[in-house]
Amino acid sequence: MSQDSKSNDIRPAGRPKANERANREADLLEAAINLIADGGFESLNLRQVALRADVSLGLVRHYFGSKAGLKSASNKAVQREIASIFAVVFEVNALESADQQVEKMTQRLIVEVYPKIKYFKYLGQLAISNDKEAKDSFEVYFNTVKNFVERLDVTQQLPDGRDRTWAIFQFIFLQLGPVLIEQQISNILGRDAFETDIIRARVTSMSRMLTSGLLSA
Amino acid sequence: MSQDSKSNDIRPAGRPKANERANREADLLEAAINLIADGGFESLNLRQVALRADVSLGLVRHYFGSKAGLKSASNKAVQREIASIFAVVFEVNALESADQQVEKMTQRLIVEVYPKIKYFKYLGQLAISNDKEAKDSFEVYFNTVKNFVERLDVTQQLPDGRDRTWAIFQFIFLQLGPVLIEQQISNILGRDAFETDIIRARVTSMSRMLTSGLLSA
DNA sequence: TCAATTATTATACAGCTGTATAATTAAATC
DNA sequence: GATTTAATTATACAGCTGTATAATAATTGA
Repeated sequence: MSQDSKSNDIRPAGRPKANERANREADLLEAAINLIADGGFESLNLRQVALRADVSLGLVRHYFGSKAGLKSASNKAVQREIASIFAVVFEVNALESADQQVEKMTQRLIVEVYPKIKYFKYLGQLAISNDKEAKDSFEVYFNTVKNFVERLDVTQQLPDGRDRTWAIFQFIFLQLGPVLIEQQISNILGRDAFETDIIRARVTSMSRMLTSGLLSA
Repeated sequence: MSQDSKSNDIRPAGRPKANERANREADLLEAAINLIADGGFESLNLRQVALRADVSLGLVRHYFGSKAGLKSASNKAVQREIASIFAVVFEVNALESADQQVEKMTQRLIVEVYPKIKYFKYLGQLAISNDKEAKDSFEVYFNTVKNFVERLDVTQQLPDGRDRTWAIFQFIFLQLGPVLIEQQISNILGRDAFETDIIRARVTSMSRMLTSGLLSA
């Protein structure tokens, strides 16, 4: 009946006994990250977070002080996750051609990123958000991609005269677009946009796009 | 002092005299479209809309019935605008090569679309929104792009074996990405992302991306 | 052992937001 | 010219949301 295995019995007020203790702070953080990843920052609702974490509203204040505090903590947690994912995905082997590097990068994307898709969705929400923290997080992301493109560059594969900054942004559009308009993609395909074979087709297509464009063979 | 030329003197209740009549319905609609384009649907606030249109809150109900009614009317107005823009931008001349068509299309984008950038921002908000109307609007947009790609196809320029659906989506990512993460782009460039020369650089870069990829020369 | 601290729920509250209704004034209609 | 209708502001209200405070129960530590 109930979709989750959450207990419906109300917990009494007061510190729980040692043997039935849980990490409610972590539960709250995870709930917040999931809700933000799916619904964005605007629609984040503390009562919903508490419900999803199966704790009372008051604990949000206890552990995070305020809504802003919870968002901050979520941002930091996600930034750590993203950094560790990209450390793997954007690894560059200077001996290979840019085409090969891109090919490898996209393969790693499929393997490494999509089990952790929620962090990518969250990154998308950061990208379309306007506050200071979102700006800082996005800058970190931008610089990571920039670094990747520049290291490709060292292999002398990127044509001169191409606008580097826009190349980086286009890469970002292709990465974040799918997580941002996930719902519409699923509607049009008639299937969940993040099923493995669909991701595979998309990332393969992206790789070709990067190496040879939409039109050329 | 006041950024707009809006009168600060309060209007009295009651129907205005014929000589001082205005189209308040249109004012409300325009205010709503602007606010949605900049802030999305989630943060749409009827009192803000009324303030921006320089009318009282009650008029929203009078003309549009409810918040949903106002959104609906905005959606319809924007869909009409977008359709008329795309009728021009996606015109195809079957005698030219796909490369040439894309080149022309991007030139038209610069000229036709960016004076009407707000409708594009609104389209972006529709794309990341989840309700039924947004879904329908996005489908219309998707089919317009699809139609363009298919007509390019008739000129026999698109390589076989390339996944058509993802090609369409990638085109969409490149079009909507910039309006969705406008703020971050402006932050990183240190300038407004929609100044003419910046748009020109971006669209040029997009055109090259479409015709020959990010890496090849 | 008993006071302080920690983990937890419960309740209260004030501000914002969409909606509903009333009041006001001018035009339109008959 | 009287009544209805249209355009407009004003006021009221209920529900939601973040925040604040109080209450409760267990652990920790002096």
